[in-house]
Amino acid sequence: MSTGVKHITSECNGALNAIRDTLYVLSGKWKIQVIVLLRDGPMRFNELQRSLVDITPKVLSKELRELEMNEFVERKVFNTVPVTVSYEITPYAATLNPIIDSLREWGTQHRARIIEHMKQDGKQPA
Amino acid sequence: MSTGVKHITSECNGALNAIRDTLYVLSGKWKIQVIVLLRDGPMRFNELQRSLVDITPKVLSKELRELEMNEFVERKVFNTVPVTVSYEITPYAATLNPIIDSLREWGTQHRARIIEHMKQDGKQPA
DNA sequence: GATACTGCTATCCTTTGGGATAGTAATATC
DNA sequence: GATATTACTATCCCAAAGGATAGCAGTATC
Repeated sequence: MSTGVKHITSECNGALNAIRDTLYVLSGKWKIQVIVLLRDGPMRFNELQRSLVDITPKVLSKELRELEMNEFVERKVFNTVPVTVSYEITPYAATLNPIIDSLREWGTQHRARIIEHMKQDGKQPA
Repeated sequence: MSTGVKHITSECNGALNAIRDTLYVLSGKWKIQVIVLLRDGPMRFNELQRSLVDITPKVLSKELRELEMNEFVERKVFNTVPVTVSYEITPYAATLNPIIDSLREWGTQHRARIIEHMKQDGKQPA
């Protein structure tokens, strides 16, 4: 108790660990974006690739595999010719909705706030 | 309308953009952790460094500068000897609480779920 | 005069994320 | 037989994130 670290209680550390866990499974530039897209319905590989404009197949493939491992996405192969593969979100992915919604809401108000700031700066030149 | 991209409406794109904005300002391994720590009260530089066990001063310094730029953290210098510097969160940082709370809650239930899965796997060996 | 404390900065190096390009199997179409 | 399609994989490469180590200014203490 002599280190100056006073309020790092177990409660605070538990929160930090839980947050780290969440950020770990959602890591990377694309996972949340894929989930948001799939919330509107299943999509095929090339469809996802076209929607996520700058993603390369290698990266998309890796993200989808990781999403599958975490039970956020289910991969379904159809025996058509040529083969088609469909990706859809699982019910478990819906548990991420509070996170996704809070991220979206905050981003929306943050952008509005920045635009407001810019307007005011414009009105008051040096 | 001939690309197979059907449900990428403006609403979906707006959501993606807002989410990208949020992830951008919270990017990196440490920013959310710093904010969580500071929610319990102001801390000094070395105090933060000791709490975030593996952070180096260079990285902590960079994170704090970026948090300051986004008005999440206020830096206060005290003319003591040797000089002390205190970091505290701003009211604007409190707007991140829904995000932080949803991340914490999800991480908590996810960990519980994984432990539950491991128990069940243990009960049913091949 | 050596050491310790604060709050950093500077330099170097490694790891990771992720982009670019090309190629594959199987079939269908021109 | 060349080309297109789907859903990828393989290889290479680059930039950014972030870790390791050292140092600095100013004062106080031993």
